[in-house]
Amino acid sequence: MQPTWTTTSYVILGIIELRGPSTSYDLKRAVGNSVGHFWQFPHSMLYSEPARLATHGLLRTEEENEGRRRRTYSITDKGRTALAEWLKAPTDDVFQIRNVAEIKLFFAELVDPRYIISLAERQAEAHRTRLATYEEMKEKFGKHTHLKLRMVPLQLGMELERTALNFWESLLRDELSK
Amino acid sequence: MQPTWTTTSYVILGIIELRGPSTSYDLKRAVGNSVGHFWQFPHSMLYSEPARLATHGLLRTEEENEGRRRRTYSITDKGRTALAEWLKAPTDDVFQIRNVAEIKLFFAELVDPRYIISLAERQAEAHRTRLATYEEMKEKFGKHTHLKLRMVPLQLGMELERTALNFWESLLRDELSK
DNA sequence: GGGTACATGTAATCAGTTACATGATTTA
DNA sequence: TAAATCATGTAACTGATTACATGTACCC
Repeated sequence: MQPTWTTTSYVILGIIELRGPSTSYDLKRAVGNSVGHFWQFPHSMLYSEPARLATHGLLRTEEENEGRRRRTYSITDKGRTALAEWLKAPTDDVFQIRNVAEIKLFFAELVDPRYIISLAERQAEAHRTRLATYEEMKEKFGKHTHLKLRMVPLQLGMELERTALNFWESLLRDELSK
Repeated sequence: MQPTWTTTSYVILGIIELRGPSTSYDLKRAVGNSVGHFWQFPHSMLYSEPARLATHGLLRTEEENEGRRRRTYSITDKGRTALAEWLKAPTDDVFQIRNVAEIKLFFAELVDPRYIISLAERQAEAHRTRLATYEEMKEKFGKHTHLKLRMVPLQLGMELERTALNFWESLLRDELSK
């Protein structure tokens, strides 16, 4: 029986389709500075999941037979078809956010306000850092016209970061002026 | 040995601390129209997790002894302390977003543009719906001054939704005018 | 030549999810 | 009174995470 493929499965198929045959480590790097920003998972899944995809014929495996026996995965026609079908189906699913800071904020009334202030400070700082990372990425990859399309989701990422940054900063202003 | 408590554990502790002794179903409703928007989990966890918290003394259980034997959980001092400590510690963790649509967009070059258009349409619509829900919540709870504080995170939620909505709408405009 | 960072992988565990099941209330 | 919906719970499974482990390359 077919397992149900997860978003993570498709991310892996997609990356391999874009960049050709890849090892788990190649995937790690590729994910790290692209989709990894809106779909996180530990690198160990980049070893287990391709293996699973391969046993069902969506990927093909080639193993080095000397040295480290690195495995290189390539996409098969079956894999390509599955990926395309998934890509063509629009989703109503809106992003899921998992925001620890926001939960702490929700329970703010249970602790002294100064803890909320330091929370807000740290959050603002963290968002600034992220934003800087994104800006660097844009700078670095944005000039390659063939990558233009892939910059589009990055744009959303940046805007969300900016929104969050504004939120925490204005919270600080309001809080401190009370 | 103490298990490590997850954010979900603290969400449960927090809700019970805010509203007093609660059954799993009470928690379900309470979570549903508050923290549930930035920390999702299935209702079955509202049965298993309080049980786990109770075996470690952070919650106390009372079981009805007739009828359905509903279990009511109350927070203990130990639970309250654990919660407070967690709340007081600021996080550098910035929200994690899991956005299937954004991944499909990232792989856009692999499919015909019309699929991206319908993706964007559906996403815009979905965000509009969410935004409407949030606005209703604000309307409904915003007038109770004692709930004012709890509306703050909702504000961030709304702003993030608006940002996303703008993003998809402007994508549609650009795409269609090409 | 020793330290540190990168590269590569496995294994155990568990949080989280899905699926199922049934009792009580409301509504048509 | 049937059907639908709300309320309440359990059990099995597995994707995801954590932790461990070791090889290779570079650099000070």
